[in-house]
Amino acid sequence: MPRPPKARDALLAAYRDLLVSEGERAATMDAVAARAGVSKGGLLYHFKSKDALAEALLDALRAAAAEDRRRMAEAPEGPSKYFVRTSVNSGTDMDAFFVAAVRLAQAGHEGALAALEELDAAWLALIRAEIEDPALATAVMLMGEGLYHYSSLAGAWPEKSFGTSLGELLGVVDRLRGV
Amino acid sequence: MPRPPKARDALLAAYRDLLVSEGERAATMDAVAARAGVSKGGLLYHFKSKDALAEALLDALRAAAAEDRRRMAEAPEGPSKYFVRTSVNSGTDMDAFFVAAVRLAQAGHEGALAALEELDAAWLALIRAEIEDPALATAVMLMGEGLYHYSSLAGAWPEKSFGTSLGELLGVVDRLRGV
DNA sequence: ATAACTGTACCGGCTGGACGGTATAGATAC
DNA sequence: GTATCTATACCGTCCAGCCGGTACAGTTAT
Repeated sequence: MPRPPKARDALLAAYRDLLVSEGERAATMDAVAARAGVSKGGLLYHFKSKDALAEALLDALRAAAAEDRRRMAEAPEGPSKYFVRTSVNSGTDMDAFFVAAVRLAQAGHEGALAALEELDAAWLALIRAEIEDPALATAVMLMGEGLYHYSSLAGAWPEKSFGTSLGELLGVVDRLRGV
Repeated sequence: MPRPPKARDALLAAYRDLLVSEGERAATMDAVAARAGVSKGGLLYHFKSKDALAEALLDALRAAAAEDRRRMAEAPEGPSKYFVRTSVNSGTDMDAFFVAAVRLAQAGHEGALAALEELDAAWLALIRAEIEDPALATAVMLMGEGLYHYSSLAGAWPEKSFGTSLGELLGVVDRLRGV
């Protein structure tokens, strides 16, 4: 048996992290290989083009998101609070892959746009299962999106500049559910 | 009197529109000049570097945002509903400049990040003037950010995929105000 | 008045470097 | 004996920034 490929995962993670922390422009082939500690030849061995790298990243996002949806559906606090709570960038794989895909989408990558729309539709469906009123469900969804937007820009939830803790925001979700 | 520079405005608008519709990567000096119908040399005459172009764009954003805040503070419907209503990309100068700045921030431009944080703080302050509860105010703010996030990706508010109209969302804001 | 000069607005070609991708020769683990 | 890499050289393209030049409006000296 040939030895298992460990460079592939390292390359994907390096690409993802570069997208998140430095932006699409800085995520060059050379930079990805260097960050992963892999030679450029090694990169091209696993991913024949830069777009192949992007496609693999979107596949990983879809897999991580499917896993996350299972947890969301079974969360004791309910899907809505789970969604809002995990919308602040908490450092999970999902978070990083999601933000990376946003970077790609903003750079004009059509596949990334489609993948993100898929994800949003699935999330909204889970929230609707708990909150029947469509407008309220959408409002909760948008709160989560806003949090993602924020932490994808600043790197974290800037609690101090808002003066509102995540816990208090979850309280708002409760109030919305009860309205 | 020297003849007035008309290329400068055209260049800024071209840069902004390219950032919004094609992404940061596509907004090259050549592309900006071509879109504005100006030569490369003409561009460099008005903006000595690409970063100077970005700085000018952020200045224009701040100006447009200050103007928008005046309207927001005086809106008969109240600042909160005004904010949410105008968070869907409606094609104003503010919207375009804002989305352009988001693109820059996501590409790692520090000045853009600072400008956006400034804007958000000012918006939140206006919302707080109407909605005293900090958590509720933040929730409204995040709804608006989520909408911006959405329309900056997809280009418009995807009402059909959400199944919720903007009017219904404004209804949620009313309910939040009354809670 | 008009020639000479000045500053602003703009043109378009060029260069050096970075980037995506190719190619190839070999090393290492299983 | 092959899948998984390393190392390095190379090519064509694209891009940011630079530079010499043009056009023209207004100013100054004569």
